[in-house]
Amino acid sequence: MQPKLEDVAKLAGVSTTTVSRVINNRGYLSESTKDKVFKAMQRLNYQPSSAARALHGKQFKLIGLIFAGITNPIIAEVVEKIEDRLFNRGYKAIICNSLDNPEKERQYLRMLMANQVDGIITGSHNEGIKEYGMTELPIVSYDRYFKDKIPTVRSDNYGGGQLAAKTLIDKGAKKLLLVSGSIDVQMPNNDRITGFNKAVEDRGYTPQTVELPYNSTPAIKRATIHQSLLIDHPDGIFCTDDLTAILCMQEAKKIGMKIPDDLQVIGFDGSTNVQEYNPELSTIVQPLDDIADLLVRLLFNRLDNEDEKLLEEYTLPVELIQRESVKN
Amino acid sequence: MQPKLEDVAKLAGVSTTTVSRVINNRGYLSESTKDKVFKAMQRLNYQPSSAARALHGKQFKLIGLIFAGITNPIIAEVVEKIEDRLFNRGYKAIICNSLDNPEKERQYLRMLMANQVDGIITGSHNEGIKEYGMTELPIVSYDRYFKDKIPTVRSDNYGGGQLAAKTLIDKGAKKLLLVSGSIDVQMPNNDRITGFNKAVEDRGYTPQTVELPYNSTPAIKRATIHQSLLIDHPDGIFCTDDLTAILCMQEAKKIGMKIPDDLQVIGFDGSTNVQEYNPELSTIVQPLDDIADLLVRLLFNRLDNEDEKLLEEYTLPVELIQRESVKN
DNA sequence: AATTCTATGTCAATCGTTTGACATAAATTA
DNA sequence: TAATTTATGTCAAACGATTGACATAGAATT
Repeated sequence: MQPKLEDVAKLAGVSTTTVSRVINNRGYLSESTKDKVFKAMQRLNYQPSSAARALHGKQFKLIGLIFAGITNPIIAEVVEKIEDRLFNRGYKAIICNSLDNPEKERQYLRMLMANQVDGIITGSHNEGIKEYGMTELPIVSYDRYFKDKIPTVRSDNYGGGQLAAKTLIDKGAKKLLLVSGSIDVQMPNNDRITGFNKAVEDRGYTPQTVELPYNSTPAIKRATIHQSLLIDHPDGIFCTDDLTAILCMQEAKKIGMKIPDDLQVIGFDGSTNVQEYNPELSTIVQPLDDIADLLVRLLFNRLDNEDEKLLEEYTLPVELIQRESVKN
Repeated sequence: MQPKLEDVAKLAGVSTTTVSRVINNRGYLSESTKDKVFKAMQRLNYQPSSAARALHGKQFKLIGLIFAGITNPIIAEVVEKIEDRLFNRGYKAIICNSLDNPEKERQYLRMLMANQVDGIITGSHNEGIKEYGMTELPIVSYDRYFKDKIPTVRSDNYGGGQLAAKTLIDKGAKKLLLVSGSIDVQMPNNDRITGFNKAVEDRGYTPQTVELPYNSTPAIKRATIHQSLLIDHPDGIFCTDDLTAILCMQEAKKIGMKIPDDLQVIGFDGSTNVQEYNPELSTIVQPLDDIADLLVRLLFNRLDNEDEKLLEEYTLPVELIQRESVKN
């Protein structure tokens, strides 16, 4: 059995109340007592029962992270960064992969709300999951839109789309193609698209668009892209995510197009992984460190002091990383 | 405030004991009572406080997952699969990224041991972290060696190494190069290496080896590989992981080597992600579904009935997926 | 009609920690 | 010296659910 508070008290030769005081740092305490208690705690390898503590409204030190899945490199990276920051504050992260299954997401939300976690960071789909509105848990979201008072942190998707368009055109592209995931108002994708289209049209061009349904397999995506390359003959492509951009480059090469001479490509996200293993790809990079920092900061803000007024949206600047897939 | 058991009882018009009986399915219960109670629970959106339950030795329904990090695609995939299986059993996963930091891993272990989780699945480094031996928590491990009674699940690393060697040689490779991560006895890497070397030597060849220190950046890895390609002139490479294999192929192409004509490459792991976005790469595939299944099954075995004798090691068969990076 | 099951209720202790109320005494300050 | 601050202790009531002991009464079985 785990040692309990009483055991610590006994070993330290003080009362249980005193031990509790030391742990919670309340009331008057002498250094020597604190020392004795800490030493006893160490010797016994004591850890207060978070169950018992939680019963008194203390924090569980647990945060729920709801994301679609962690096999997407950009999500894996955000989640990893968030987890690390939570750890530094003494919190642990429960990983909830919705896998694009609303039912799973809903169930997870209920489980989290029960009374397990102190807060939630969500970056998942949530097509009108009413449970989000049903809780008083502090929630912050990454890159998703909520009507209610849930603050959202995201990259400047619109600006990133514009930047991509501007860059491609400046580098001489004339036949522009936009390859996007599902076009859905709730999704960040949307801003990337509108930003891109706006900037393209402003410069007097008309962009072609290829929409890849959200749940299509890479094989289908490849085929669709392949087709489009042959038909539309683009010389500049913007993809709303890096993975799609990789497919574009690969398919282009297959049909003998040279990058960047025949075709320039810009992606979006800039996860470390993609950058390291696809060094050719130019991309609009999300500031993941800042995003993770801000998400966690906002969450703890709501956790610690209820009254501070938070903004509804925090938009962080993106950056173009220029690699071989665009001309110099 | 969350509704409590008492509120449910009141609404259902029964005693708190009865509600508890319904929840825990103990004693005699009529269908009609169960119905009333479940309806009341639903209406109130009631969830029993897991804190209160945990005080009575009930499960927290929480499992700790300790891994190095989730940005490695193969780990992301295992973790995601494990999480899904835990979810199906009503459990949640705490994600603990050690980030190759023994101190962080140790701290996480302590936190988990405290009394938060019901069990642990670890796939991390654990260079002699004594805490693993200090707990009675059920633990199972993925691909790591422990002395004690912690069961290990892993792919047939040795056999995979052999298979890679056999394949390369059968396809006509004569100058074999092994590119590996750190050679460390505790690591699965090691078996892949020895399996490969054994099979190569059995066939009368002598393999060259390049060791890439564990924490070197991709840039350094690239340079090392580049160097070796120029000096050793291999015509067959086995990498102990897919990511390294990707680097090899890219560097080879840079110096004008044709794959698979001049150089054949086989990797290891076979994560969905790598297969989808690097379709050229042949690789030894780990049976991730089986691995996740087994890990979770073993864990629950230990969770549910203490007495069943588990094996110390479970080795699952691997498979070669042959793509363009080896000759037909 | 007697016995056993089934279905529910009451009551209270328990899990490990927190916390408030109150007491005491030594150390410090006015 | 008196008043205050500091440092600890004792005691007991929470927190929310579980569970065992025991009671009661209708239903089903013998």
